[in-house]
Amino acid sequence: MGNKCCSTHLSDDDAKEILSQNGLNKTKGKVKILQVISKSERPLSVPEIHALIQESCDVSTIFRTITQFKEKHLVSEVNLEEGFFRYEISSLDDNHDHHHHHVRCRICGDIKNIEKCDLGAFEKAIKKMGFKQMEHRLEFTGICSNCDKTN
Amino acid sequence: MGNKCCSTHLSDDDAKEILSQNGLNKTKGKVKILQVISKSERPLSVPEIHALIQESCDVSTIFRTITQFKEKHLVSEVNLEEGFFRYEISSLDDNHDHHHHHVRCRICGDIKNIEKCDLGAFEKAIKKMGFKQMEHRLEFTGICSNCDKTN
DNA sequence: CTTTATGCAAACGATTTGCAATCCT
DNA sequence: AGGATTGCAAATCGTTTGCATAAAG
Repeated sequence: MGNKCCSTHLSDDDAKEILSQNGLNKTKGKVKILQVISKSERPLSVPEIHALIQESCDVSTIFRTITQFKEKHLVSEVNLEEGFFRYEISSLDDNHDHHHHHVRCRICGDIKNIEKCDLGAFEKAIKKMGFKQMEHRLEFTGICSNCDKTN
Repeated sequence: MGNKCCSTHLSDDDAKEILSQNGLNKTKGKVKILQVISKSERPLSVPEIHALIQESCDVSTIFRTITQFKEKHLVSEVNLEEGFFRYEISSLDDNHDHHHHHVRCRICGDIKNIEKCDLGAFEKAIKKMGFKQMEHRLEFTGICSNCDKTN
C-alpha cells in the first residue's frame, strides 16, 4: 500500500540536473541532501539527514539547503507532532502535485503515507494498515481577509 | 461565528473548584494559569501565558502545570506549524468533547476556530471567514499493528 | 509532618546566525 | 573576480530537569 512513493535513487547527474533546473548551485552538499531525501521512504528530520550523510556537510548547511529546497518546492515540510520538522521530496514529476498525508504510530514512531486526501478514504486506508486508537489533527492555514487587503 | 467558544472568565473559586475536582492542588499558579487559558479566545503558547501572568509563576512551573492539566484533560495541545505548541481549554462541560480545529493566517498569525470536524463543512466555513489561499494539514496518529501486539 | 509544588539556574534539542574561508560560475 | 556556499562556533528559543526551599493537605 503506497508508501514507497518517494523512494527514488537519484544518480549524481540526475541530482545535479534537478539542481540546475531550479537555479541552485551544484555543490556536493546539495547533491547529497537531495539524494538522501529522495531515497527515503519516509520524511526525514535534519538530524536524521545529517546522520545519513555524515562528513558531507554540517547541520547548519542542511538547514540552509532545505530552506532553499522548500522555496523551489523540491521538498515539503511535514509536522508529525514530534517537536521538530521532517522533510520529504515533493513530486519531481510535475504531473500531479502528490498531495498526501501521514500516519504515525504513537508508540514506535513508524510513519506511513496515505495517498488520498479525503477523510472517509483516509480512515478506511489507515484501518486496513492495522492502525488502532487513531487520532487525527487537521489544521488550516490561509490568508485572512485583513491581510488580503494589506498585501 | 463560533470562535469565542473558550472565552470564559473563571472566578478564583470556580478555578479552585475545577482544580479540586481533578485532584490538583489549589495553588496560586495553577489558578492563574487555568484562568488565563480559559479566558483566551485562542490557544496560547507557554511564553504567552507567562507574559500574561507575569510574577505569578515561572515558565518551568507553567510547563509542569500544563503537563498536569493535559493529563487531566483540562487543556489540549494545539500545533499550528509554528515550531512550538499552544494550549487551549478543553470543554469544561463534559457533555460534548468539543473536538475542533483551527485556521491560522500565514501572514498575521491570527487564529480562528472551526467547530465542525468535516472537510466539506470546514472549507465552506473558512471561506466564509474570508480566508484565501487555504492550505490544510491532516495528520494521523495511532497504534500500529506491530505495537498493538507488543503492548 | 509528608507530599506536592515552585523558583532558579543549568541543560537540552532543534534551528538560526555571524563571520571568515572556500567553492561555483 | 565576485557572488553563493560552507564550517564552525556562538546565539536563540521552546522546553525539561535537578535541587534546595516553600506551600498544600
